[in-house]
Amino acid sequence: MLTQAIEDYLKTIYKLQHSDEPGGRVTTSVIASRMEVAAASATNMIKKLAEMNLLMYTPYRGVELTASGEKIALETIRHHRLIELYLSQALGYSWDQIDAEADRLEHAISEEFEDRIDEALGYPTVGAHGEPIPTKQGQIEHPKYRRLSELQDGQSAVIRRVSDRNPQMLRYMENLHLLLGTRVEVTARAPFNGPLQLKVGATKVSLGLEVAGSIFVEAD
Amino acid sequence: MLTQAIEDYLKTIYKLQHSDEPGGRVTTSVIASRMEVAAASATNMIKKLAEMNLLMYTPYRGVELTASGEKIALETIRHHRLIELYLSQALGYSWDQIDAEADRLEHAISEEFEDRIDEALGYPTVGAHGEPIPTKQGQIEHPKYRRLSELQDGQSAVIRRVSDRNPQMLRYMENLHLLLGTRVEVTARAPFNGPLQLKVGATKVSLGLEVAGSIFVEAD
DNA sequence: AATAAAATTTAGTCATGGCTAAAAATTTGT
DNA sequence: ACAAATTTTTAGCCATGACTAAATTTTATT
Repeated sequence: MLTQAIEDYLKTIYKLQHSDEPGGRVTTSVIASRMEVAAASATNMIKKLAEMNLLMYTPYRGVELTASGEKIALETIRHHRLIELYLSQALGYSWDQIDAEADRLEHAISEEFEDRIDEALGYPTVGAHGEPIPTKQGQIEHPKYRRLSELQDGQSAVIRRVSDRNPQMLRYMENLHLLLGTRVEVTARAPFNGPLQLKVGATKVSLGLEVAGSIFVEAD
Repeated sequence: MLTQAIEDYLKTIYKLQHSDEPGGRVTTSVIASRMEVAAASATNMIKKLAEMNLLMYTPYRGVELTASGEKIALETIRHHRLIELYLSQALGYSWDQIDAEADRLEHAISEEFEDRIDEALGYPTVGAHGEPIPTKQGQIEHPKYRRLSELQDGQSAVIRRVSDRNPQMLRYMENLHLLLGTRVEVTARAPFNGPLQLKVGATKVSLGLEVAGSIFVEAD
């Protein structure tokens, strides 16, 4: 049986495997911290998922999803991203509200529901924060965008994706009009990891590196 | 904590208390059979709900919701009926599909979601099958409709509510165009609990008593 | 290389909400 | 009114998925 907990773990592990941040291993503690559970709880679940052939588990080393585990993860992520987009497009939710709602709904909807909102949205390929939406067949693109924080002084780029990890940061970005498709230009970079000066449309914005590192852009 | 199971029991008990069918007592076995669980499971949950002051429980006798139990039941029912209506109005679901989907979604949505679909639907007071939708404050109407099966030969009436218990029956009714607001006229009643002859618009329909008893009408 | 620190697993517990089988209470039939 | 049938409760069990504390393994430090 596919419980909500199983889907949540697989989704989390998939995202950790495909995050560009660290070198590589997806360990118990990383999973536990992302899931906000104790490490022992994660170990238990990992053993269970290995038992079910949803992932390969080398004790003390880490995990790797099997094909079937990845399939379930991608279905869950597809649900999540379609729901998020539906909430923002059809029901007027703001960027910072959709993740929490989708986290609950993603486990409750049927294939029918998935298909209906997919159709209502015009078969989108990109979610509300710019994340790729896996197809029903489990295919997914991994476009390589650069972080806004990596741009050089004078460079101009278009925002293609933002991290959805922190709702408060999303609200902040929304306020600054740092939205998908928005063009930004780096007009200055302060030294010692200081803030970036940006031009967003006509307005000038000073943006800390943490936020700039959470914005992914396509440079010209 | 309000688990899904608790909400489901309270909803079921509320509906049993307010069903017009039997005389009165809401007993363990009735609850168990509606919930499709063993009687012992129902007893356990009933004891827990009594402990939480959500209902009054007299062992071997039955249960009655307290004010707080009823409040939760009505909130759950409101969620259910708003979701059902949204599924049929906004996403094109048919009558027979909405109940199962809403049964899962009703526990997953936030107040925000409730408010947004309420607004999108224009603050409806009646659900997809004609059931009253409780207000946010927990008020609910109980209009007294007659069963189509009780009408006399020659009487004409308008369909105001249908039972949503049986999806197959709902599909059947949809096919016969026995929808909310449809005017029907009883043109004959066969003896020995035989079927009714109806005129639905221009077409003649022969309808068994079981279906006719699941259709609630407002007679002229 | 040995030890200290950190990460991970094991062992054992708990709450939730099912289940079956047996016991007890209530209802029904004669 | 009393035995039989039915309903309900009790007792005990199970799976899920958390938790803490202790043991073990791995990693880092000197």
